[in-house]
Amino acid sequence: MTIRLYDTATREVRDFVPLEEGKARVYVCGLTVQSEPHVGHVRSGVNFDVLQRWLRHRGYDVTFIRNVTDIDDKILAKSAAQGRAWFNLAYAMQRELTAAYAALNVEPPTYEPAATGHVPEMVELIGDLIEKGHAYAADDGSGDVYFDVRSWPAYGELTRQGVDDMEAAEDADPRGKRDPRDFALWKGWKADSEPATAAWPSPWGRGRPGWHIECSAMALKYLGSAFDIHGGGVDLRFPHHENEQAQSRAAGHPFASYWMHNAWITTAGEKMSKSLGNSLTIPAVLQRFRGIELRFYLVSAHYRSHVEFSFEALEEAAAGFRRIENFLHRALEVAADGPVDGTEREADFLPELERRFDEAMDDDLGTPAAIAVVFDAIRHGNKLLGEGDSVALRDVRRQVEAWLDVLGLHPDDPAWGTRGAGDTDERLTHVVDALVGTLLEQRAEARAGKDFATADAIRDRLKTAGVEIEDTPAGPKWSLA
RNA sequence: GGUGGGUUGGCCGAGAGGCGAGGCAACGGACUGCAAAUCCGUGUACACGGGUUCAAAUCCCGUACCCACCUCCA
Repeated sequence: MTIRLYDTATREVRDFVPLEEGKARVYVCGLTVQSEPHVGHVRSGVNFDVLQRWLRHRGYDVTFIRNVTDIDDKILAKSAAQGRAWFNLAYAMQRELTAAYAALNVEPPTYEPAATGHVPEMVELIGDLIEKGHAYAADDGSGDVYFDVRSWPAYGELTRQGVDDMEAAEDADPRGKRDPRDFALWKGWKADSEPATAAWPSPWGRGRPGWHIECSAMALKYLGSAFDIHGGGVDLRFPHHENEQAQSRAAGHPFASYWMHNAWITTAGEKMSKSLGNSLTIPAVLQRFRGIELRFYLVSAHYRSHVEFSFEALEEAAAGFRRIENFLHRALEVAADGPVDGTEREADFLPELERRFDEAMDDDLGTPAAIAVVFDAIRHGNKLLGEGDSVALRDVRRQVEAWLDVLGLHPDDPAWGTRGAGDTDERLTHVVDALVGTLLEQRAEARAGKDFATADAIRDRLKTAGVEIEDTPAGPKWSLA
């Protein structure tokens, strides 16, 4: 079985053949840490986390690098506007981002390099490009260095665009460029408007890196001259990825074999970055939904499909996810690990479901189809539940748990954490359990005497208090509404 | 102007020539004192107009609308 992935460069789903057998080297463009992360930002994190997990599941030794861009025009502009140091803003936002990823159970990458920590590598790479005749220092005294687009005939290959067909940016400052499409590798320090802390020494004078060069430098450093997969959001295809590829290849590196791009999340038909200030930041969404529910919502859609975000859709997804959790809880109660005292029947439908799940995931990470398989298994499992403990039920439960694990959606994954509740929470549960237990005894007496009015009144009162009662074959159960 | 993508039932969201993915909601049935949960069942969905084919949501041509990128962007 091979994993097949959609490669943006060739615009087709291709068998994944790593450069080195059994290893997968992946680079994903992380974020520019300039504002609080919103739902759109973390989609990329979640999507590529699924890729990472699936590759591992399939036995690959994965090296996964996801960078952080911690210096750029926007960071400088925003920090100046907020009256704080740029490095303070970047660091604060990076911490927010890390918290957001953690809240969504996005596994940390192998390493998370920051642009500011790799200036020497970038300077070296720019030097190579100048030497090879693909870059030049502007002669306007700005200290800028540009990539010479005309010197690289393959320019535009990733996004299939001809240089001459490109619209030159109207707002771009031509400065010392030979061609308006040339892009900055190095930006000279503007001593009058930029902080001295945002400038590093280089052969072309003090300055800071251009946006694209950092990813080339860091990918080459940690993954090598050639590596397997390069990922990011669709918007990065051009110019960012096109430029990354051009400058890396022009410097003599084969660079990435596969390019993967996740689609957008919009709200009200608009890109999130444009539309909303703060209602869709991760902390804001997490006040209304659990991280696991948000992750389920994101994973339910294919990574290359556009998603129109709405809280209604998120609520629906959460309702669906609770069906999964319900099954797991009940299955664990009925069929905990240990000797089976029920039937020894095997779950004969499982192999077929397993096959379908693997096939779905192998086919360009088909998470929607994979989740459909999980629901199919749960329907079977629920039927088994009605029959009590059995080998089959345990098999289904374990399989569902394994699937959820690989999707990063296992409710019991310690990564979801108790978020500070801990002890107090547990003690409160005991208290409530005892109090509710007393009322349930009264209700049981009333029911035994066919006094349903009293029984229902007790249930209603509990419900008003936020406790829901459910009668099961094993007796009444309570849960928080 | 160039490049890429989209339009699927009440809603979300898969699929990519034949067999109704899945979820949410709704309705009917089973179970229940009633609920809840669960199971069983219920839907003539593929933007529009042509065409190809024994067969089209899927392929081709055209039309409409939407979105993204073209040097700030997940």
